[in-house]
Amino acid sequence: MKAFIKVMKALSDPNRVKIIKMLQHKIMCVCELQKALRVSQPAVSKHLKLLEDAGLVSFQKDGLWVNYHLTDGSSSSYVASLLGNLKHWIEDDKEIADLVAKLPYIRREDICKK
Amino acid sequence: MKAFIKVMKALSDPNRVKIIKMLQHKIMCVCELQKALRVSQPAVSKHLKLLEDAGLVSFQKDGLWVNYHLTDGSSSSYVASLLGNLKHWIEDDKEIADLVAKLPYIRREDICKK
DNA sequence: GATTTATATTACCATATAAGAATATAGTAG
DNA sequence: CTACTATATTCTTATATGGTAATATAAATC
Repeated sequence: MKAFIKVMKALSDPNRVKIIKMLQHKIMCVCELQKALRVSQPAVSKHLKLLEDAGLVSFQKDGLWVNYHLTDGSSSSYVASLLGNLKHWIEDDKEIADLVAKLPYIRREDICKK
Repeated sequence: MKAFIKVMKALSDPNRVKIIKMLQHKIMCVCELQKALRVSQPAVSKHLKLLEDAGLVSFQKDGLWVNYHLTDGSSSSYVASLLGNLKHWIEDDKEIADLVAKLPYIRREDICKK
């Protein structure tokens, strides 16, 4: 039950849902997500930690960058099911559509200094 | 997006998830749900209101009793999908199993005075 | 080793949430 | 209308949550 609640709570915040929807399109680093969401960097890191604890996202380090991606949902049947369904859920939402449309122009090379 | 978040938040509380799982087995009134959850009556009413606002449950009045039941999920595709999936999700959870096992013995005639 | 940079953690604040106590409402019975 | 009962609403309180600012960490470069 606790694990299920954790997943539901993870999906109960607009910014976290936006992160999921963006990661459906490409692997992203923290600064790219920050640019897209327009919140502070610590806020993004905290959202990512929550999503990771819920088994929804995972990451791979690449030098200074930390690349986040969706998991395969292997932590539980509902995580797999939710991640699958989220590919089409709220796909027509304007906020999401606008965000996804901007994705190609959000590139770490333009955002980070190095 | 707001509607989706509302549904996820509704499913982010253990007592509300328990209500959903119980209503999968039978239509229940507030006092029965209260007896099962062991929280105050106002707490149950408030949880039910949240679930109703999310489109997950609905009710029918029968005299003094208010009978709550799951909706058909027609408010949105994700509500339908979630209600469907929740029939098997966390079905093996001990808390849920114990609760469901007690259901046959939770009858309004034994709880209410009239 | 010192500096820089991307990310994580901590500390703090404002708001949201869940709970019970008290009260209001609605329906039934007398 | 009065009394009673099941449920809803309001009020208050404790805790959870999401945000930023400040700081720490880790990896790369010099």
